[in-house]
Amino acid sequence: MPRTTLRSVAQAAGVHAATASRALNPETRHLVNADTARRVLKAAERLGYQPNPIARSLKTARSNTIGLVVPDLTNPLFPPIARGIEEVLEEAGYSVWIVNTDHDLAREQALVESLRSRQVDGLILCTAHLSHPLIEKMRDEGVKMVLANRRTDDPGVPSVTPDDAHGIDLAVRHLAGLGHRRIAHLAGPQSTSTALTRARTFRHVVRDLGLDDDGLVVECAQWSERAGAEAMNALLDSGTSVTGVTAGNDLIALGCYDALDERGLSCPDDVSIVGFNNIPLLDKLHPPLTTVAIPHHELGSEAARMLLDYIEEPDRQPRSVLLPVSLITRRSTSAPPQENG
Amino acid sequence: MPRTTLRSVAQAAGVHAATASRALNPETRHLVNADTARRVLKAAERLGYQPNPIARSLKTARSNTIGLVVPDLTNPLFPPIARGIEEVLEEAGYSVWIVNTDHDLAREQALVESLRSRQVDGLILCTAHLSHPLIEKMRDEGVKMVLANRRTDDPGVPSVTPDDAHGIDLAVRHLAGLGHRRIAHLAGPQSTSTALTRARTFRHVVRDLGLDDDGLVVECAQWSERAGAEAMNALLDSGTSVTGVTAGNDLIALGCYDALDERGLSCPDDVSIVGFNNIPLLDKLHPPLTTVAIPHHELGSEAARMLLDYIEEPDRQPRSVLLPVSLITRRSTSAPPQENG
DNA sequence: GTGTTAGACACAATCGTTTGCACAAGGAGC
DNA sequence: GCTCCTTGTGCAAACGATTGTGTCTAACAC
Repeated sequence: MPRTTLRSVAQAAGVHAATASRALNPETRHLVNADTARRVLKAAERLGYQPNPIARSLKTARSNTIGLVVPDLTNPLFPPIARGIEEVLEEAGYSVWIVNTDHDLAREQALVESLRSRQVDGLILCTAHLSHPLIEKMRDEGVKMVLANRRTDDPGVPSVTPDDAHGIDLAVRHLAGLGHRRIAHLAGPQSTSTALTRARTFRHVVRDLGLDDDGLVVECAQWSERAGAEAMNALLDSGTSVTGVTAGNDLIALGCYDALDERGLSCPDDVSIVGFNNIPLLDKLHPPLTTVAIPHHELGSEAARMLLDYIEEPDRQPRSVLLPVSLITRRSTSAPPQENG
Repeated sequence: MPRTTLRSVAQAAGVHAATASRALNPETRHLVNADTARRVLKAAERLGYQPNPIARSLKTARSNTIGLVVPDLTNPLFPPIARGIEEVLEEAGYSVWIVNTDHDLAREQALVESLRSRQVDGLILCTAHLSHPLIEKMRDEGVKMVLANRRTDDPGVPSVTPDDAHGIDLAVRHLAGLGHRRIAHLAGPQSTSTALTRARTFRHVVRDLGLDDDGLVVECAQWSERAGAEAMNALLDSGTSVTGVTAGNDLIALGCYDALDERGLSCPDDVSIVGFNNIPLLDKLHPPLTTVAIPHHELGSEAARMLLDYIEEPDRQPRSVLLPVSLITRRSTSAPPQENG
């Protein structure tokens, strides 16, 4: 049973397909006689007509679809962002197509290519690296896009990110306020804006507060629990004694839990830990993780609104929006252990 | 800069577009002279030709795309399933389009409609209810689809689900083995196969083992932490004293944690709890949650393979596959407290 | 020399829309 | 009665591919 086509609706209403097309489209409806339009609408209704978006896209080079590119859906950070995006875009009549790059640049390129060839009207990318040839190329080609969560170092691409600097500032001051003087930062991959900003700010704040400062920044290879554990192990192996850790994100903080566990050390009695992002379930951990909360949902919805703005008004200046963050204090942080001797 | 089209490739190679089309498609390449084919391939390469999938879909009524419909991406159960699906389908040359219904039937219908009108070659649905008019309608229309995680009660629709019955059997026997005799089940919404199977099996096993049996099954309105807490509170309020709980899934189990916390009760000292699904992070909870592990990734990959089978061979009998589950014992379960008096 | 056949390609229709343009009918203005 | 708009429709050409059918050439058998 073939779908009913525009032509059959037109036939049923006794008009030409072109007229039916105009009658069905609110934008062009004024071009046809009100009575005729009504007849067409009726016929369409009666036959259960659904326009064929493929044919429409072929003709109009639009699709009412936007692509959402995430590095890893299993990272609990992204689903809420995706929800925020969907909420705004579906309201505006767009469908959202989610693709997963698995942190793989080649896959990203292929998936983006696939999205673009399907005429998506815009892209939201959560995969940005500071230097990102694919994004630069698309900027040059005038592709409508917004970066979410991370940015490139090119201010020419609009972005919505959490206020990473303020977040780390809060985290370090929190630890310092509890009395910690030897604090390390387990940074995420420094090729990303989030990781770089957090690490840089960490160094500044440590200096500003006059804390012990001998480069206690360790870079993790991934934003993952395993990489966090490895980095924490490396830190502990190196003999540097730290009493506080600010992790690049929550998954890295979880890796710290693992590393401490393995050595029979306790959080927060031996080491206090602060995460970043406030993914779900942290409140039920042992111990509940103190973390910097970012507004996941707004990150998505803000990015979506911004994309809509650029679609409507392509010449608008690119903006970079920082979203406010806050510290959520739980039980993974406490005063540092007393030094013996 | 318009994309290079098939016609321009043909022109560059000095042939007709039809010939170029056949040369580019491996299936039809034998219809054209080997030399000509080489020339066309060269030209396509040189011009960076990318076929336009929209035009192709319009003509062929296929899209090399499949739709994945999930009820809630923020439920950590689904992302790993999605990954399993993507892995298999991308290997087979398909793109995966993920949509989120938010448990809303109207949204589901609209999204499925949108996917179908974009000519997806098949659907994988994680949203099935036992009675599901939309799915029945699609079955009648011969839509190629596979249900994952949940099934309808209609065996005519192929599905891949965890062995829910065996899972609950393991959970109850585990508690009984520890000495529990008053065990409750906090069931998920009984309109879903997973919830119904788990609840039914619970009743059977309780009877088989000769445990105290007075209908200790409470239904939760949602598969959520909050609904789990509400159900647990209702159970505790009702005065029934239970020492063990099997939750419909892990989120519901987390709700039990909340409810116990609120009353100053301890898990496992006062009540032992078993979850279902083994979502990430359970091992780091306080206490780490004993749960029934299901093979998320295989659930996805198996469903994807099955869908590919149906696409290749539409007349194949629908199969329902059960995937093996296993109990993961952690510290949320222990021997029941001694009765006083 | 005629007829047959296979191979290689071109032609043109098609998928279901949208949209610039032509055209007819009708009313207004002179 | 003539032009000049306006309004409402139809016509046909796109969009970029795929595919059934035709045509032409060369080779071969008889």
